[in-house]
Amino acid sequence: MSPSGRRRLSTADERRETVLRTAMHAFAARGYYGTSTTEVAEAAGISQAYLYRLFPHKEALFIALINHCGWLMRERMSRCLASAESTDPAEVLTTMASSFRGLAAEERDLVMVLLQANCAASEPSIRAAVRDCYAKQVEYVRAASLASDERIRGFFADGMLGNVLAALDVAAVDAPWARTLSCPAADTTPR
Amino acid sequence: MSPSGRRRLSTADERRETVLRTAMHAFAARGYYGTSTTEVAEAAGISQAYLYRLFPHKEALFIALINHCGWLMRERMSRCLASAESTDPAEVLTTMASSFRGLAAEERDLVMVLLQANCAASEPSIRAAVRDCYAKQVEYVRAASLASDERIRGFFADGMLGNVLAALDVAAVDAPWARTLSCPAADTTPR
DNA sequence: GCGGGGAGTGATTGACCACTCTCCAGCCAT
DNA sequence: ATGGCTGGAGAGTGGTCAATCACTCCCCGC
Repeated sequence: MSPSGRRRLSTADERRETVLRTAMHAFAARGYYGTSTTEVAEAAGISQAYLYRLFPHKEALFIALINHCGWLMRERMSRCLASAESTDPAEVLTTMASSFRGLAAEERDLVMVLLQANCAASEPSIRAAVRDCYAKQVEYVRAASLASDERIRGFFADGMLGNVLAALDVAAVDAPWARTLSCPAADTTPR
Repeated sequence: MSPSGRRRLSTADERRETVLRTAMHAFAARGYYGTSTTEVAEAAGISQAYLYRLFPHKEALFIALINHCGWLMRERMSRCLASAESTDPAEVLTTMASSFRGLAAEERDLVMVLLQANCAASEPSIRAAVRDCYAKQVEYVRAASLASDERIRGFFADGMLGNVLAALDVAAVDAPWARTLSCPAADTTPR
């Protein structure tokens, strides 16, 4: 298959990473049940059989993807936070919120996978993975912002609404309800 | 099947209603892609073949279900609102929120279907139905509460978080993050 | 009584899906 | 050079799924 012999073979771990990266797009659209392992393999440029050598079964693949997405989110937030100056809880939360909003905008697939993960939570091991993901996320936000429970809750509520609006591509809808739910400048900064 | 002969045959419309009622539970767990038409038919006590006489295809069935759920929600809210007295926007919203919270608690399947619907929104006609459902919901809340855009947005954000928490059955989790995201007494009731 | 139409089903079909078996190619240490 | 090990693919396998077809039963108007 490879032209001119010499091809740098990638190790299984490298392959697993590529798979996770490309699988995000595959699973984002139709979720855990609606996405076939063949699609995932094709997206990663490998055979379906080899996908099953990298991951024991579909469930494990999806769970690895959830963890990957959670990690990406935290990574992004910490990068954003590093360049912030204030330590006021409310302001830190606002920074994080806009960071998350940015992520949702430019990496739609990532937030879509997390939304899809919620919907596959009837599978016990997936539910466990998703809970774990939220646990890490909440504790990260709590530690970084030192905000009150109520404010943290508000932060996540906003995030969830944002995810749903992304799923429906509400940004492309020109109607009063769409404008109401979208946040033109809805900083909750209490001033 | 029927005892002692004489059985009142239900019309197709009655059947469609039963199907929608029972299909809620079927679709709630594994969503549009993960639920087979056979499961839906069994839940309704009819043959799969007849399901296809009642609805032209799976998509149409699911869309009818979305509309049904939206209608149920609005119905519930208006019933709750009828027994309220205040006309203060914030208080009306609080009433609605607790009404919704009640609905989510005692009819988990309903909110799960709406969550699942978001995740199947990559199907164009489903996306259209979900958008339409939100449009009606937002305009209903707006008209009933006369609240500001920002407050309405907050109302829906809270609802979304509630849906996700229900999907993960966070109520059964005993951990700090779970307590933070759940609203122990987060009535914003200003007393 | 009877004929047409609606309620309802069993059996089927072709596509697809998760997962497996078996095999091949290149690399490296001996 | 060679034997073992890891990366990788072809070709299934049994099962399931959405959708269809051909068929029966029963009611109601005539």
